Amino acid sequence: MTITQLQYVLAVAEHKNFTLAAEKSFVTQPTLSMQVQKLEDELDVLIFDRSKKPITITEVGKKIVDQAKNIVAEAERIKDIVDQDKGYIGGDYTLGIIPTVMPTLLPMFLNAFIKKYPKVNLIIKEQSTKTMIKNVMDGHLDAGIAATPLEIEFIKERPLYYEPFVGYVPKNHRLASEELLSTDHLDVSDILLLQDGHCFREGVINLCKASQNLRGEHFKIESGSFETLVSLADEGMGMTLLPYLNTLHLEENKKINLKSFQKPTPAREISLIYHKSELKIQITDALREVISSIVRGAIAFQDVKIISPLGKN
Amino acid sequence: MTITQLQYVLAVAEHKNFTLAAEKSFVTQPTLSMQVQKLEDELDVLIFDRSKKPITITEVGKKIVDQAKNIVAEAERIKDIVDQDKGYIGGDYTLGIIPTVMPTLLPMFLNAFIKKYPKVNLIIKEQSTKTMIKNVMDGHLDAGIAATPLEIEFIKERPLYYEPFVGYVPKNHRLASEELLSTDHLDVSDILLLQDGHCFREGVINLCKASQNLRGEHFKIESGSFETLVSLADEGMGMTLLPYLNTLHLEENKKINLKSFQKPTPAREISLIYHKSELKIQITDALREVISSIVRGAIAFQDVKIISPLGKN
DNA sequence: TTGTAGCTGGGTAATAGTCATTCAAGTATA
DNA sequence: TATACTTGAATGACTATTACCCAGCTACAA
Repeated sequence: MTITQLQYVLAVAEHKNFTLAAEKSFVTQPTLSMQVQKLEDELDVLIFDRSKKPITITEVGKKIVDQAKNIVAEAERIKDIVDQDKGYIGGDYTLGIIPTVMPTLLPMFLNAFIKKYPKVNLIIKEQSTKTMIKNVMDGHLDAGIAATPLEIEFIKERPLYYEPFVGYVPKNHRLASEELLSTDHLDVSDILLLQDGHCFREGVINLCKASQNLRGEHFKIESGSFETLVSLADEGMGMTLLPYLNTLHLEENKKINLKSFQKPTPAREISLIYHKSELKIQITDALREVISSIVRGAIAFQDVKIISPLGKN
Repeated sequence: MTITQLQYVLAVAEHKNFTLAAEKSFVTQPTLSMQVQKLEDELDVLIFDRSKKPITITEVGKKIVDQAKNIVAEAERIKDIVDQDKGYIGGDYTLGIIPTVMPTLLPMFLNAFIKKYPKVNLIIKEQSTKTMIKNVMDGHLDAGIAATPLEIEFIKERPLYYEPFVGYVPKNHRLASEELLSTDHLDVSDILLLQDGHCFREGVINLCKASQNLRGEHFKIESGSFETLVSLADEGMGMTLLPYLNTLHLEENKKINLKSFQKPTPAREISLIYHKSELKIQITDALREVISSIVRGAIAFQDVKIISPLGKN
């Protein structure tokens, strides 16, 4: 049994296809086939059922694949140990970011990070919290930036910052005269929401639920960008809520429509999430340090109340 | 990096000697040297400092060795998974037993076990609890039978049976007239003890301590076997304590000197101990099942009070 | 000096890899 | 229903690599 064989097995398990798995492993299909077979011979079990299409994994196979994941991850860790010892921070690092954070946060820290750690090859992927969790679990992402708390087994959360919710209330709205917003004012049927799948949407809904103002779910209009929501609000379609960082880039004539909440300000917790096994932890720590230090300047810490990003499902 | 290379590194780390490590790994010394070097080259660190004699492990080396142990153990587990799936119970299994249990317990279960699981190659080693713990930790023993509770991190304890202490009180002893012994009667200066290193000795001392009858530590005579202790007692050198199973094989004319304790009977807990990683767990479970079922017939469960086997150190 | 212990060099056998081909199963076409 | 067509894994022949052995060298301590 070799680590290579285990890696091949993992590739096949992932892609359910020998040819594709071979490509991803940068070898030819016969090579990969042979090695998988050799492992199966050595253990004297069938890991894959090749008679079905697409191929399936046998019962033992599943256990073996799980264990193989362990072993391969632990083996990778050795390189980590050496890197850490040398104080070397470099190599590929894949980071997921949720859509509502991406456009505001990324420009803030990206430059500083690649300047400070030029040997790290950052690969950034925008994706939903759900996909991100899956990818962190199976190692396709080294870390992710998402709204927390998620409290998922095998995943660690390290808060980066707390981002207050800010109301965007156009002139003619019933709340336009209020000085500060209160969650009691909110009515979910009146708030323009992001599309399904965005966790900020869930956050807003949870916020409204908290004040029991949920009057049936006849949300009228939904969009994928805050820009659209603001425009719709200006058109008199209702109010909307924005994460604080998204309010910084608004045009001056729109900023006057912004309203803060009374304290404790409802806020979302944005965290770096990564697998408990702490692979590439030195890069993760470096990243956390850079982001925290930068955001510290942008958001004054105050009396906040964290709103959960989780939906009913 | 291959699993073989890691195994070689572990062998060198253990024996602090390339030649010996090579022998134990069933390869020649140059072969092993080369593979270790290759790994060092790949990781670009020195794992061993060959300039010192005996060779030492570098700082990074220690971390690498620890991680290598993980990886190799996890890799072995794969075979375990397969065996478990097939319901196959076989292969080498190394078991440690403490000296005071060995001669009585081993003959009771050995035959039954090898008959029931003929494919398991049992390798039994008599050793002190201290050595046993070390060996279970580093994988040289698959399990051990010892007096518990030990409560050691990374080691699991599964009790097999509770073995009462029985007094051996010769005719002219001050306690000879008592019907049942009480811990209050005991005086450690009057009790013949096993040599240092036996955990049963510690158990007896703890038992006496419990009744605060420790009048200074002027133990006169110490021996390595219960047989000697009994003979010495017959010679009027004092009384002694035996584990229940050791009383079964006494000659009839000596059995009349045996005295039980009042309930709750002081007893030692004998457990199967093994590493938390649960390697070869199916064999361990099989062993536990066989021993428990056999001992159940020999020792009637009663109202017992467990005496700790641990000394001051 | 001798013994101990690791490294080096040359040769061999095992094996991980390649390419080209074959085989099996499903799918479309006549 | 038979026929070709496509997809995806297995097989065979060959090559490159490498893990291994043996013999000998070197460094060092007793």
